[in-house]
Amino acid sequence: MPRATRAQAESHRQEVLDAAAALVRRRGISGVTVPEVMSAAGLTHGGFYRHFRSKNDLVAQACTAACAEKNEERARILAAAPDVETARRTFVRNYLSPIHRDAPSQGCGIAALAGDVARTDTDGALREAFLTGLREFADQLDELGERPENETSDEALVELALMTGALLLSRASAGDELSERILAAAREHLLSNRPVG
Amino acid sequence: MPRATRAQAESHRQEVLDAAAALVRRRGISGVTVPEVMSAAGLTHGGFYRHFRSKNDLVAQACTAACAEKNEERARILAAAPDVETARRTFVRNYLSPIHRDAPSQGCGIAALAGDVARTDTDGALREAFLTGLREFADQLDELGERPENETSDEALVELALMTGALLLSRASAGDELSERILAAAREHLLSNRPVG
DNA sequence: TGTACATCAGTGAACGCGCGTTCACTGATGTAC
DNA sequence: TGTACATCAGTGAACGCGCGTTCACTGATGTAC
Repeated sequence: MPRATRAQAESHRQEVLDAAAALVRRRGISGVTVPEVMSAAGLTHGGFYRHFRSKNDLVAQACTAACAEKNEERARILAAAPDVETARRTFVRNYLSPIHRDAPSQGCGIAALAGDVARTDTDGALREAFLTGLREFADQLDELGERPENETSDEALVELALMTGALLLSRASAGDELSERILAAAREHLLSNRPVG
Repeated sequence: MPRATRAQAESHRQEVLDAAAALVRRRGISGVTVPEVMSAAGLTHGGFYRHFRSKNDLVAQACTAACAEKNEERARILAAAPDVETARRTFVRNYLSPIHRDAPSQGCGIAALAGDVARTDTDGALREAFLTGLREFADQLDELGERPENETSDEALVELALMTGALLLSRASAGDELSERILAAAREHLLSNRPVG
């Protein structure tokens, strides 16, 4: 397969990126290899560097892709719901569900990559991508809380930390009864008697 | 240095374990190597397998050690404070501080390893060690909340998720203004107007 | 307490392996005329 | 529209490297008498 069309090449790049976005969330950054993402796109590893400057470059782009995808998904929920409060409840229920817990490769990129990103250098494309995704997430939680301020509210940040923390802990304890309890406790906390908004 | 004393050997094992407990929290499981932890204890890598069955074995023991250490630290805070509420405030302030954020190698093992553990097999010694540490943490939060029930309360689980989530996100966004805001928002949420206990 | 010997903690070279990355090569694609 | 040629997407072998683990070896330690 020598010399693909420009359109084919672009399609290949997209497939590699999609595969990386999924694999990186399931296995972590160091758990994914260049040969692996290439073969997931039906290619051999040699051609990788026609599309990406390095593995780090791919990972940063994969983080951006994963966050953007979830960002659009959240926007869709908000748009489809009859009112903001219903959207909020739908979103929280989905986020803190066993389904989300058990499908990290299609799940929240912030929760999946926070640990890895925390250990990378303070500068760098990956951290920038993560930070952008984090801000988008916080801003959308703000919209769901009907909080009018321009700047992200402290309440949205608390909800963000609680949701990602609960998801991560429930994944790390999956298989044990505690996993379900963490998910349920966070869900109920966010859906019932909300603190003064 | 051939054939050390039994006491020396045990001391070496402990040094290796301590080094691993610190390194694994700072760099993650895959970011730490066997030669590295051995040289941190002043030894060469060859002798590693006289002390541990495998790297996985070491990592599981390091997780146990890290959690046990923090467990004792929390107990000390509880014992030293004049009352439970003061202990709670001290603990929350320490946990959600820039100091804790910037020193993961000496920090909470649950927050540091949650992402890695979430990606390991459901059975296995590491998950068991993590789960034990998680239960201890939750139980101590229960004590700090003056909740009399035998079983871990849902409220303690919510606090657990919020604290670990906030710490992790603040680490992943360190260097950005958002990092401080996440820490402060979670801290204030936990220290002011607590939900009905 | 002293002697003879087995044990085993630590050494350092070596193993097979898979990683990220490079490179010469292929031949259809894209472009210039 | 056709022709000539440069471009470059993808291949597959190869690179240096560091990993986890093994192993023959050393010689002081620990033990049996």
